[in-house]
Amino acid sequence: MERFVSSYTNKVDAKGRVSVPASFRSILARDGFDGVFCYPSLDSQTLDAGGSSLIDEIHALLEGLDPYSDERDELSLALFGESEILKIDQDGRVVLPPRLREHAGIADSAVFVGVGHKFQLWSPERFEARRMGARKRVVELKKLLRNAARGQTGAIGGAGT
Amino acid sequence: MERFVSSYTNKVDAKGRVSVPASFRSILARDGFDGVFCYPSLDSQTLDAGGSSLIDEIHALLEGLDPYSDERDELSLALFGESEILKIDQDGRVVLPPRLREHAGIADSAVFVGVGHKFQLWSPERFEARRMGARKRVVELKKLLRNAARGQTGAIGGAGT
DNA sequence: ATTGTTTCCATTGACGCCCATAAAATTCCA
DNA sequence: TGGAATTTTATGGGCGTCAATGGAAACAAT
Repeated sequence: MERFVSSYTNKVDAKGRVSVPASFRSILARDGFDGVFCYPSLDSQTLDAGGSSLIDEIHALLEGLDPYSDERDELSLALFGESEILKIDQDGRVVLPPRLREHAGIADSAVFVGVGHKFQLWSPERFEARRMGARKRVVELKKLLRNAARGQTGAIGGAGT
Repeated sequence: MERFVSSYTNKVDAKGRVSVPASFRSILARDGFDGVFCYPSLDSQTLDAGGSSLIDEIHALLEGLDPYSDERDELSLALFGESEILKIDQDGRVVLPPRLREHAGIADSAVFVGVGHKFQLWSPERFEARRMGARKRVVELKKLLRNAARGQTGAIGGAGT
């Protein structure tokens, strides 16, 4: 499966339009999906986005929960209820609805960040803060990771210093 | 698996292009990947790079973590969000995006250093500094190795020089 | 009519693609 | 084995295409 990688900062114009990075678009297209599935992230002030495989994943997650349980009701409401399927116009842009923009604090520019199977939309300021925090924590987590990755060749611990 | 060895210093031109050493290219090609997966190293001011096997390795590492955990989210952000898939043009060059160049302090030339399953990109100055530091540490490590390898043939501590 | 939304067009700048040159390595042959 | 011929590499530059972005025009809704 093709993965979303790298990050791109694009402008949001007065109409709320923003260009989806071309490389992300081609992954979505290969996924057989002519749009962007998008919802407010549950645990950060960002938007999660992806194609049909992301929808399937969330669907599968909900399937795993007890039918008619409160947890399942709440979660499906939180995920599918708040989500949107954004149309990609012929210039490769989507319109971000106000609700989504507010959740992520996105004003006049947005950062598209690939995280493998999906991507996220951040406000530049919040992304920068999150990025720095993540790097710091990851360095702390390295020991943990070495154990988790034992038997592998060590992509992270590597030959560094 | 074929391994990246040796080091090469190549020029970075005005467009940010740099030739990937031919021997590295052929390894990548054998890996079935006509690009370079590249991200800022977590623990030094260098870039880590490799082919699809490196991507798979990182992906597998993330898969091994708790789904929906903060650790996993942060790690995928720090790894996939900051990495790039650099295309190799028909002359065997890649363009280094500003973000990556800044992290490694690479200006008008870059050192490609093979470290087995992956390779690294250094600024010449920083590489030299690290190399000197590494030599010092190696001398210290040799004592450790002598003890650990007592009774073996001593490929490292050996009777050399 | 006014507001909001979608389609279409135009500009600009980056990137991919191609060619040219020069140095280095390799092959080939005497 | 020496040296010439050929192939591979590294590097610089030019040019066309495409992506990102701003704005206008067509369309829909209230």
